Amino acid sequence: MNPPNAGVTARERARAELTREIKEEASRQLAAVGADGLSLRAVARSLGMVSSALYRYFPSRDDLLTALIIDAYNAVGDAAEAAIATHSCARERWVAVCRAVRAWAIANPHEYALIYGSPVPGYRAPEATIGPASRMPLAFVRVIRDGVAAGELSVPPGPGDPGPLAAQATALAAALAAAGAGAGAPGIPPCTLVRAVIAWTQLFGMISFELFGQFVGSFEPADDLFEHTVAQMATFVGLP
Amino acid sequence: MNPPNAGVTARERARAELTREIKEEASRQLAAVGADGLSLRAVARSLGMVSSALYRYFPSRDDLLTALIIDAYNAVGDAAEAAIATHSCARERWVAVCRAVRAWAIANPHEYALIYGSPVPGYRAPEATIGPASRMPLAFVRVIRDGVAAGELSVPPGPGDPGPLAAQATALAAALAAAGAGAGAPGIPPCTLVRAVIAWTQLFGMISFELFGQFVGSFEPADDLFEHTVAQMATFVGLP
DNA sequence: TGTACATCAGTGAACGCGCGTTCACTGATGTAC
DNA sequence: TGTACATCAGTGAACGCGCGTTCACTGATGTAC
Repeated sequence: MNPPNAGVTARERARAELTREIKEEASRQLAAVGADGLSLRAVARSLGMVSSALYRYFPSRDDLLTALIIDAYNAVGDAAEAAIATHSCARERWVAVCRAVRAWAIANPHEYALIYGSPVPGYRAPEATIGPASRMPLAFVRVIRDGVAAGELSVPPGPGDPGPLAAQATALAAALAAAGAGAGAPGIPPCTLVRAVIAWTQLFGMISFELFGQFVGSFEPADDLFEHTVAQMATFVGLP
Repeated sequence: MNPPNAGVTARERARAELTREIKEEASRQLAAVGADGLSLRAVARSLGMVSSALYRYFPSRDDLLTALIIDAYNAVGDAAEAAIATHSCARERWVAVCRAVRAWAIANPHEYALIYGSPVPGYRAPEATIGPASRMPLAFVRVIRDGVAAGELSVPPGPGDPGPLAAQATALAAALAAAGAGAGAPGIPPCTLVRAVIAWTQLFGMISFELFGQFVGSFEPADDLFEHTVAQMATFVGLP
């Protein structure tokens, strides 16, 4: 009878465990001093290790940062995907994903800043971040695609785009497809797709303003503004 | 006959000149290494001075940073206000302000990141930044206020907000006024005001995504998407 | 099952570096009589 | 106009600090026979 971890040595278990603990502690440091202040030595100190020991787990500071970035993208991707699962109606799904992203951002402001704030100077994100980074936007695409397939969206949305705007939208959707980034977009009318992109950037504009302090002294707390905005944008996208 | 600088000593002129040069050089450093990497010593070095000399001009590193932040807010405020002056029609003004803000952001990405990106950890913005920071949003408010006064906006915008949304908007506008941040907003119908806020956050969401690299591999260059979005949002706000 | 060897985790000292800030100082610029 | 004093700009050395990374090492864990 095989134990659950058959074939996994104590060393491997310890290694996985410590890797997790290092990232956890690094994440805590992130919250205290930001990405730029994140220091291998400080992380090691908190873990009761000597700084050079961390090099057994991450070959450099940048690699640790990359691991945190990937984890953050995956966390927001998880949140978005989980939100979809809670509803079947397209509009409810859209709203749920928006709320889930904001809730994650508020709960993890420094992880949010790490991936959606100003880039860390001197740090170049490796290829490995692309996949995790696209999970959240793809969740939105999926909501729209399924909604279109189920006939739940009004297309073109709302009052309908006049000629010039519709032509622009078609060109933009074509450019997106040409860039190979339109995965899952086929089936979505260009006007709808582009409006979804606009609403998507709007969401992050609002969350960033809220988290980065641009609403201090005006819309604070921003809950009501957020709810209203999500409703407006859902309608804007064509969700009934 | 008074020379232009009557009463201004050579010392005062030299001081003003050097203060300007220090900020200029600091701004260059900002572009190279980001706000966190900004170092008094490096600035002094580039200016051929000894680091301690800078303390005659800025009492600490944070004060230099504050000066840069204020300059950045004023620069974007200048750009927005100048854009208004180029048109008289409300919609054209709105579009012009959006374009001006984006153009400034693209030309000064690190100043943009400094004021609209993730906050610098450990740095607390002093009161003196509030005034300059509000110039740009007030420019948008002015465009809307003048447009409403001239009867150029359709109110409620577009299809008109259904009851619940209109009620939410009224409450939000009231909250804004109660916070004392609604300067210049009187005269603007709540639905319009709130839609303008949404469009405003949308603008910054899109600019941030463009500058911070979220569009890499999809909408790049983002010019067409930007133009389309500005047009959509102008209509959303109720500009004809 | 027991032993010999290889692999790996963690240590502690050291490297070279740049930082913000303080301080006593020199010499130039401004001011009052 | 000239002199005596006050103000200010810039110097250079020093303080104490924390950082990322390397390296030779000890001791524990795993593997092959």
